[in-house]
Amino acid sequence: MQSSEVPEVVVLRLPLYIRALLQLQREGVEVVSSQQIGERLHMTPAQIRKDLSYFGKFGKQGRGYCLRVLLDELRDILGLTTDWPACLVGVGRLGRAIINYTGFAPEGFTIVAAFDSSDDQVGTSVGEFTVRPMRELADAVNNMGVSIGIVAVPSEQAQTVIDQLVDNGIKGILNYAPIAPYVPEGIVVRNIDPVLSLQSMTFYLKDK
Amino acid sequence: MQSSEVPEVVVLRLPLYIRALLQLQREGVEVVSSQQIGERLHMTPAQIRKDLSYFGKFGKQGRGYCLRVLLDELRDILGLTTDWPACLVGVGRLGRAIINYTGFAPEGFTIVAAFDSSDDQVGTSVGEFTVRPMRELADAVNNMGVSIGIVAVPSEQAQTVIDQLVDNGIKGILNYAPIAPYVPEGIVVRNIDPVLSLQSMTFYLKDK
DNA sequence: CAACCTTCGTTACACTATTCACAAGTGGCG
DNA sequence: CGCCACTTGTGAATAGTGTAACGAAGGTTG
Repeated sequence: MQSSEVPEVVVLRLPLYIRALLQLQREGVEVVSSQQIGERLHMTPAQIRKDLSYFGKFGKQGRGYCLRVLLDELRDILGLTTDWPACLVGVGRLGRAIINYTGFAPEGFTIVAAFDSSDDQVGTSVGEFTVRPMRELADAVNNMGVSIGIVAVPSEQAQTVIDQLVDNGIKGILNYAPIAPYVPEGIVVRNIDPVLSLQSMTFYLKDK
Repeated sequence: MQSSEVPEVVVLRLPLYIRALLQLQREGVEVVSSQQIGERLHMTPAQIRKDLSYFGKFGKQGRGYCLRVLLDELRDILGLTTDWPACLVGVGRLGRAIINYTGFAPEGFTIVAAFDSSDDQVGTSVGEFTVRPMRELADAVNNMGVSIGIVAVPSEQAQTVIDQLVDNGIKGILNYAPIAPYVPEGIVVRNIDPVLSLQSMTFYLKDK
């Protein structure tokens, strides 16, 4: 169960399994096979079984997995049994859209504070938040239990902001800026970059 | 230069190289080595050279790459020398944010029409667009040269909408809905799913 | 112009990931 | 109770990716 022994690709797929299980659960399924999960996600059953085997044995031969148990196990493995308060940096157009996005909270990711590096924004109201200056970051980390930072600043400022987040004890960064950020060992970064997705898509669309 | 011979991972990295080159170009660099590109992106020079070798020989030994030439070549490989009009489906909160997002247009991805499957939305104004009904999709594809669809509808409707897009001749889909869509062979899908990113991140953040 | 430093393109290798295939176990049914 | 249909977990086979190493060539310098 050492993180270092589990390939990252496997960890990246676990949330997909949770998704599929939730969907099946809503349909009233109680016992589920790797085959069924695979169909939902367009993956081979073997891959799902192999992935799960990194963490233990959750199924019964001849039968499958008890959906509720597997779901709980996966949530436990991923650390999704508790909420994860997060802070947002950057309250421009994108930042505001992120604050208003209703998809995070139901999954336990709640934005609890909004920061901005520009003095113009500090003190203004965005949704239910009063925008705070970067120097108050430590407060969010120490007093609000924040360990995730969401970065929605222009690309020129992104690396600086990320450095500040890391210096203040943030451990995970969801980065919306179109850069390849540098972070020290032990900090987890996930980039959201729809433009990159489109730019690689066109390779397959051209000459058609 | 057969698409099928180039691994997809390689194609996914090409836009990163373009990014790095643009950044270096703004700094006045004219000749660039795989080493320099690698530093920007935190990748090994060997990987960059290997990736490029799938498409040809663009560099000079002992010297590096002429930045401008390499940039043009990469854009050409990815099909980024022309604009890619796209249509949006779903003008809820997320869809509106996407319409207002200023990051697409400078890269040649312009939203030229907005659709919605709900009758309530059809006919309303969103930004500069009048929301159109799904049945007019074919018009966008045939008369506006649209081959990319951006999906921003609730997850329950996403698969249906994607099917409709495909039926009407859309070849590439940027999907913001939290599902694993099914599409026929030859259709390219890219999923944007920040929740998945967060859910895999917490695996590394728990017990710290 | 020779020695030297640089960097590409490519081949060989090490590593990672996926799929296959099967023994072992489960439950149902005649 | 024995047989059959099913499905897990896993070791072995296959496929795919990334890195290292090196020959070949460009450019610079004394």
